[in-house]
Amino acid sequence: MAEAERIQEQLRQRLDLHNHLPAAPRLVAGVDVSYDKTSQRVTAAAVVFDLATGVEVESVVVPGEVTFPYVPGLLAFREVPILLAALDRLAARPDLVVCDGYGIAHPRRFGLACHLGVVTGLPTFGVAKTPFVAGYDEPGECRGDWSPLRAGDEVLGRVLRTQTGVKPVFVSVGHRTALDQAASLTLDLSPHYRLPEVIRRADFLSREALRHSQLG
DNA sequence: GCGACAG
DNA sequence: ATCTTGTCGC
Repeated sequence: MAEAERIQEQLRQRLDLHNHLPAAPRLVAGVDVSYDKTSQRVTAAAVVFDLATGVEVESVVVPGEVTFPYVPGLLAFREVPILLAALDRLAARPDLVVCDGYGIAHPRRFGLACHLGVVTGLPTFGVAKTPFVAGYDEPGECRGDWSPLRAGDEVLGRVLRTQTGVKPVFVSVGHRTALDQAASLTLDLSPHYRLPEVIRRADFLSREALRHSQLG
């Protein structure tokens, strides 16, 4: 556990906070993991959308087992292995990977999105559903309204309202991505629901695969 | 010291 | 994450 934190600190030195995203990234991937209630079985899904056409171009689902426990601040050690397996099976090389969780808005500034980004070399950012570290003021009621996620002097992310009258999401950069663009893309990727379509789709596929593997 | 705590 | 029905509202 202390070992994991040490690895985290080490990987963090390879984190690149400069933007390497195309102005209009085309292939955007979304990843998510689903867990079985009574075993260590899990499934991960990776989905790729072509933003130019708005069409889903690829999706893969990978079964596996988790060994690392859930510990707030160490989520990456639980999910990154199987997420890597899923990304490796993707034929396309996405321009960006959107993660379910936090990036830099993390106790040691190295959340899941940072970890996955450093390990793959791909631009990443995280979209989380609940607050973790850092404080914030409630953003306005309308879609697009936002407020900064902050801890002391530093701005760690953005609390973004993706749909009017719906709870906001928490966006933070992972690797090789700028916050402005991450927030802008999150809004673009969420035209109808609170969460980005790629995340919703990955969530659905991983969940469905887990269900099917439990029955059939 | 006591809670709180992404998924 | 996962366990879970109905229900209020557009």
